Amino acid sequence: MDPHLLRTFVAVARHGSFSAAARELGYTQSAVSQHIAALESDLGTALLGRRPVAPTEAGERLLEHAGPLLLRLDAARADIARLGAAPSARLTVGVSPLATGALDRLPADRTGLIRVLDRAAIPAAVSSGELDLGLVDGMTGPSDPLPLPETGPLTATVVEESPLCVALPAGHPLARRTGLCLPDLADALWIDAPGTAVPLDRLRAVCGPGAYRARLRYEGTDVQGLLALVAAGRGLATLPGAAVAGRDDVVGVPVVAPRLVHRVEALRTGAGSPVF
Amino acid sequence: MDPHLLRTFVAVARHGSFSAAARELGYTQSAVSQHIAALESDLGTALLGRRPVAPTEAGERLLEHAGPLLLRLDAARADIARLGAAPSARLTVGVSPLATGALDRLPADRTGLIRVLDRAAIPAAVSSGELDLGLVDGMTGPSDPLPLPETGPLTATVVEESPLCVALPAGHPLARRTGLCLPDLADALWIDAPGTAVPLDRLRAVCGPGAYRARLRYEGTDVQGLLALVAAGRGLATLPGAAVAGRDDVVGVPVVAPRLVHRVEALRTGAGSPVF
DNA sequence: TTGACTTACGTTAAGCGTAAGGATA
DNA sequence: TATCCTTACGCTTAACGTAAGTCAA
Repeated sequence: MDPHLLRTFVAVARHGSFSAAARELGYTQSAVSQHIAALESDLGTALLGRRPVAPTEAGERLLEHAGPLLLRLDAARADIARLGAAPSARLTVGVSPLATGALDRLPADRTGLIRVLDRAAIPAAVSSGELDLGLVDGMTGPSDPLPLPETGPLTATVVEESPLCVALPAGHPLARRTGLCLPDLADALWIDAPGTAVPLDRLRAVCGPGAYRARLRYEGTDVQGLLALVAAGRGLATLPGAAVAGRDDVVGVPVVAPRLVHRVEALRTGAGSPVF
Repeated sequence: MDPHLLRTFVAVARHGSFSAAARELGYTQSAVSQHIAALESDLGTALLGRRPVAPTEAGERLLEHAGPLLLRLDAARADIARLGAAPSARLTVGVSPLATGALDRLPADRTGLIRVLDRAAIPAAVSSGELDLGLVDGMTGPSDPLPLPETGPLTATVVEESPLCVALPAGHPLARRTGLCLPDLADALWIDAPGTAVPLDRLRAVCGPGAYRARLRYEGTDVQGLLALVAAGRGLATLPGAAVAGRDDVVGVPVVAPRLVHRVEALRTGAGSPVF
């Protein structure tokens, strides 16, 4: 299972074509064919159906492993490269949309570039050295680390913590409560806004695989847009308390059960100099 | 970064010797030397000091990556091999010492071999197919999954949950309390019994990097032996409530803050047939 | 001198491209 | 027939072992 072969395999699976993968990787079609043949003979199973080119069951399974594997391989190389290189004077920082509130804590004189990225992309980017620092937000139990995809040894530091709230339209019957029980809202109408609010599947992961069905999906990263939808009664969303402040048409009611918090963590490799 | 080279590298680092690694891997000493040279030239850094043979800083860093990487590689291969092979009629089950209480829930007619293993070894063994099922115990927040080393896509199912208790000698001033606050005990005398009780570093991870200093280390997996030490006033330990029952010289006082539970989870690969 | 790593070199095998060979729509 | 994958074949290069070389204790 040579990494080159794996890389070729994922490229073929992604393109659904040997020739397209060959173009991407700078190989000939023939070489790609030989790569796949080598992998299949090594593992003793067909990995791709041809015509159309699509992963078999075993191929799907291999894809699940290959991604993280190649990511870690790159992370390892980057990690070692960083040891030799002089630390850049000005840091490149990646932030998930709901973590931008923590940006003002960065040392102004040492921050060179700020990139807003998807929550899920940040750990990998820090591992690979694309970012010197990552600021990710997420939801967890009060004493637990954020569940991040493992891409290598990263150090996480808590930067900010705010109570988790459910955003409700001002007139909503529950809006005058002082605390809410999330499982009671499992059958409510939710907006799935994975880029902006806490993703619904994360809600399900923490509160048990209950309903939390989405009636609407919101793909932006703009909090005000989402809150406008909430105000219009299109559905509920869970957000950090701070994000809901300053509007009179939306009320944020703290979640009291299960005990959950919204938290921002700073991610860096062991090699980076501490900032937080 | 060919996996073969990485494998050779970790073998050399482990043995502290090129020749010993060569013997283990079935290569000649020369081949091992060439492997290391290839890795070092690829990464552009020295990875091992010679005479004595010991990893450099970059080498240490690489070792941190290489272990998980090779583990996942094996897991991927095993995962796919399992797809083809007929599922074994009788399961091989791995259990961490404090999870043995959940063994009686296993279907008697389908369980063939039970192995008690270190908590940390179980996820890898399930991933690699050595085990059909793993039962691991651990401590977390009430709504969070157990933090397990990632070795591949595993499915975790909660099997048992019991309140987390601090074991105190019966006469201890705190023994009559109905609940304890862990941070208040940060400066107490602890026994570090990573195989039997909740490891102290885990305590620090969850409660903040406070003290929780070990006065004594206990390396067995026998709960009664540990409780005898606690009874003798040699130190405290955190255990699931159930483990403390049935002794009159030790009292288990539930931890009420932070909110933590002791939990047993069943681990299996997607390929395995569900048991829990 | 001896034990242990490195280097030189010849052999073997693996990897890649060119080009011809199927298979499918 | 056109497209796309596979196979055959030759070239190049990388991998390994043998054996000689180097270095430190």
